[in-house]
Amino acid sequence: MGVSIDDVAARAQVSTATVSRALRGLPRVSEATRAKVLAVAESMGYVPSPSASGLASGRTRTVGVLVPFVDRWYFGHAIEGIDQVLRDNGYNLLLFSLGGYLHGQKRSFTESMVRKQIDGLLVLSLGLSDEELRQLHHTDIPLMSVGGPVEGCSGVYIDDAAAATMATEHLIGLGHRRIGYLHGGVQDERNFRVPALRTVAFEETMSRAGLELRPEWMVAGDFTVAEGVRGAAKIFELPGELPTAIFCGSDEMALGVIFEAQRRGIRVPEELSVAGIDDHDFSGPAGLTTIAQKPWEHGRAAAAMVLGELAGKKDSVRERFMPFELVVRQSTAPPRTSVGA
Amino acid sequence: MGVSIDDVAARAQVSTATVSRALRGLPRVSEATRAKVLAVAESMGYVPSPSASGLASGRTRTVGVLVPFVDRWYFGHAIEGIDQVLRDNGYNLLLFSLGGYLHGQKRSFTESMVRKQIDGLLVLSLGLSDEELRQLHHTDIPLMSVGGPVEGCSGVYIDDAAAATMATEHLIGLGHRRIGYLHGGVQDERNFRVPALRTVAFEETMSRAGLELRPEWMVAGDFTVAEGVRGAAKIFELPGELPTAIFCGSDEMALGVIFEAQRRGIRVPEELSVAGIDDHDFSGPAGLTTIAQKPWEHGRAAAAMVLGELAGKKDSVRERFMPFELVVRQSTAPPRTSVGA
DNA sequence: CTGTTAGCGCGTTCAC
DNA sequence: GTGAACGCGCTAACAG
Repeated sequence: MGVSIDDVAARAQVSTATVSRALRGLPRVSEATRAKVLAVAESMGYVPSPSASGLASGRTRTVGVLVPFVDRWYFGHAIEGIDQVLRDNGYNLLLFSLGGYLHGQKRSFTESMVRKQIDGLLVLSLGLSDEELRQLHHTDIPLMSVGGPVEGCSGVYIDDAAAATMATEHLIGLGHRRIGYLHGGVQDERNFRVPALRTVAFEETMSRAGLELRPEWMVAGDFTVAEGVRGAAKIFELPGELPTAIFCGSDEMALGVIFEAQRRGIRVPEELSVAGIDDHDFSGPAGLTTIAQKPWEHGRAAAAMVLGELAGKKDSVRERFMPFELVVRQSTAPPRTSVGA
Repeated sequence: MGVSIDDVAARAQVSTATVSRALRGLPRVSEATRAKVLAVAESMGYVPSPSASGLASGRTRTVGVLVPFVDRWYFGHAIEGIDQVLRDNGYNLLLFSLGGYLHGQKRSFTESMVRKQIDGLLVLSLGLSDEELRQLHHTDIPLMSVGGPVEGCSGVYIDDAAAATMATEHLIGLGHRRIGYLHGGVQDERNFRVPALRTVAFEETMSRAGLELRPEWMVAGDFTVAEGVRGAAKIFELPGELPTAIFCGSDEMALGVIFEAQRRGIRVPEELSVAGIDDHDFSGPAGLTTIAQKPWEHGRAAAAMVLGELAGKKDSVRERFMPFELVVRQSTAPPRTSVGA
């Protein structure tokens, strides 16, 4: 069924080795023969077998992408960026989704899945266990994290502490003193430190400004809209005075807060300012103030680095902070000058 | 570096053939030897080489997934579902994203990418050209579409016409007579017929109810929030009376309409009812009335079918309509009884 | 510049 | 129930 390299060789009246060189653009082939081989291969509809060349060369021209979810804003966009540069360089993308941050056992991917199957691995916002890291490093394939730091390997991401600090300071700068916080990280995420980085930054910035951290105004979520709604409801139902602003660890949660506020007739930003991190596709249309980051650029950068490493350039893979910026829209404003109190 | 099947064979004092059978659970191996082989393989950390077994067997245990985008609601969720069943069955998922519905040239994937690389292919909401279909069918690998019909091959999706009809009738049933429509399909999507199916259904339902189709109230978008905002603005800026309801081809667009309405102080649903299709993650929190569909179930079903086909069950791959349902929330209500007019 | 020759690691008849 | 041997299609030295 499939026409092989030998068929092409026979028809072009050259050896298989020559066909191989010609097709791969290697030197040591005269332009005449190369042209001829190309023509014959084309006419015969020849397509090389990845399995065969993989076996022979030891390289699969495929890089793996390990993600906790594919159906979430950050990951979908990051994958898109990765796919672009991979495809542009003739590499394939093998996707491994965990379908959620799993706990314990089911994560035995490393040893069996990675092996001999991919030339490099991109780990998206996933904390790997020490054991998993050990296995991965043991296989000597280039490894990079995207979206957050992973102990022991380079990565591409924003400075989450700085980003959270910037958002918090924006709120404080507007005059807010009673600020709530919806953070991610409610579940087992292993060594994935992004949620913690943002939380610590928020707390430190508040302290530095001499503002009080009210535990009941700091609620955990999982970065989704649904959790934003839940978290907001939890805070809104508290007795006593409400915060005048809420900072959220993700735009999805921030949008959830806005939806819930609307439902309860709490006006944003007049009565409540809301800020997030991401610049989700919905944020512009919804008028959400946020710290913008570009996951697709993270993906492109990371993919380019592993490809560089695979191409032989040593130390292509290294830590890299990506840019982020405060985008002020309509969800934040100075607090109403409290009249009654 | 890698321990091969021969190493295991030597250590277990059996032949490579026996190791192969034992590891793959084939018959003709005594339980004693099987246990021994398994133990040895385990202790040596043996992992079979996909390239080698692929070359030898002609099967790669990998299925390809072709998508226009990975960073859009429907696709992300569908991929998640596909990944689940693939992984549960020991198959890999090779992702091919077009990064948008491309026009013409750059879509020469079929011939070169698919070949010898995957055992089956899932095409997500993508119209293939006749040439592409021809090539794909020529390779004899199982092929299925997900999310919309593709001429010449089976698929898994909802009855889009029925869904659009249901939404339109919901609006009409509430008493609306001036209904606008934001549809997808502004770009070149080849033979991908979903946008057209929904549009025709809307038009027919309106006509059947004796309602007028106002061309200026039917604007095209690309299924995104941003386009929803744009489309809504276009309609809102029209001179004369506004529609009392707008039906959107996707929830993202519907949410965009709601955002834009809010910005202009147009109250939803009092002054404007809005309905969509999808049941996007944001729809519940935002209170959007919609026709709900479950893309992850589509993905699971489609993946199961190609796997069935690969497992030898003939005709596993066939047309399949998935369920959908009207979910009424707070974005739709009867129109205000027009006082002035 | 080009051809020859080994494997790469595993599946798969066949004999035994 | 088990083993020997060949071949999958291609790359990678070496020769020439």
